[in-house]
Amino acid sequence: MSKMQPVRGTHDLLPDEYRRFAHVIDTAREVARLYGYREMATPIFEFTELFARGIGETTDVVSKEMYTFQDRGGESLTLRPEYTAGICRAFVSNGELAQQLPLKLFAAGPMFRYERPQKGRQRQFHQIDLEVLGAPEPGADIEVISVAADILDRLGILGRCVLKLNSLGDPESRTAYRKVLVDYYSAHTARLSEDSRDRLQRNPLRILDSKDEGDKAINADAPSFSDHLNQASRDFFKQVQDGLAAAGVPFEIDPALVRGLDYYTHTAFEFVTTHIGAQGTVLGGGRYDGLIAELGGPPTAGIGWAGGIERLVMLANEPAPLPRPVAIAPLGPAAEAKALGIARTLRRAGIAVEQDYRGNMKRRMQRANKLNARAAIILGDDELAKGVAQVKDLDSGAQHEVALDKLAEALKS
RNA sequence: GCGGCCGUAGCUCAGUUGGUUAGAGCGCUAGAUUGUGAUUCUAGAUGUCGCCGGUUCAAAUCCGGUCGGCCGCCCCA
Repeated sequence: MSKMQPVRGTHDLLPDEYRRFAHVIDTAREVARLYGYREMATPIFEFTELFARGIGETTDVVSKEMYTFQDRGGESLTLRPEYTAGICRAFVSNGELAQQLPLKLFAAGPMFRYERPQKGRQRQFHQIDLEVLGAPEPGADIEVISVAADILDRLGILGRCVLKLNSLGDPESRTAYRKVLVDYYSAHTARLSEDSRDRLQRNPLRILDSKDEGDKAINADAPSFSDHLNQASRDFFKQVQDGLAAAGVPFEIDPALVRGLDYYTHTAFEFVTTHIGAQGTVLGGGRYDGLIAELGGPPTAGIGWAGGIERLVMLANEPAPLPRPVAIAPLGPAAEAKALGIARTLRRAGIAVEQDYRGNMKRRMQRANKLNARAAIILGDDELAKGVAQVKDLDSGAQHEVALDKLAEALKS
């Protein structure tokens, strides 16, 4: 670490990049607001047990990717690897929230996963997150997906994404299907890839979207989930599909879409793109009706999604340019003092004003240019005596005299 | 965790089969101007060649290790 590097898998968000980052969050926040979602935040670390119980002990996220440490009091804490568990915990911790159902929430913040870094996959990364608690109806699924589609649309990403949709069924369907699948693959275990043999133990549904050619051949004849959904699950999935069609959100059914976190039931979905390499999932989520009860809360349905901000930034259009400032260029101590007051008056009128801390005329004009100022206010002793300033339009080069008390008016817009 | 590619000024990159003071463009700084920027001209500075060690008379160049980035797998957002 001789040359001061950031920790592996972390990076600094410098001002130019941060603007694009904030643009994604601001856009998401605004769209969420239109749908009636309220923003909140939870701590970035929680008791380790929360994630172990909520996400599932055998998932990759919990078993090998968490930043877990003991604090000075001996508690085992973990930097959150995702947002949903923390939000559900907050729901259980704060009884008042149970009186506000359905609870529609938006959140954004950093997440931590110990993974091999790559573009679009950092150890500290950031997500926007949307959740609805206390709504078992398919209408919530439809709404939550619509919000996501609208956010992606505003960011200029929707056209380069495909929405993939699947149903994992209710717990009854899921366990039944899981058993059928395990039986099927167990009969072919000799021909399965090593990865998939492992998956057979931990999460057999995952074998369905294996990229291994041998596995794909076996998958071709694998029993399909849709044939094993019970009537209730089937009806639910149908309603979600019909609702999305009615809302005008295009989607594709992907029977191989399985999410890696244990808590999902019924609807699972992902917006994926082929434009940013292997880390193609830009936003994904699903329904988790059993999670809150699992955490010891009152049985409460839940559905939501998370979107990777870094991945969204790579695809999003540029944020609108900032309003250009005006630069004030005083010459001499008297003018410099006077400029302080003028600058403040203009700022209070809503005009962005840049005032250099030092420098002669040339330097101040150069700075004004670098700051992309639209105009310069030139204030020397001559102007001071007359109660005026020279206002120079930096695009046209035109310059004219303006009375000091008319400056705000002259520089409006 | 597995396999592979890469690491030279602030940025994008050159750098012959190891050979003397390591280069270009952009950017940066200063001057051409006494109260006027961006354009133009001139001059200047860029740097532990990621880091540590090894081979060699000699390493940016070859070898090993390490740190970091990237690609694929795994997994996920």
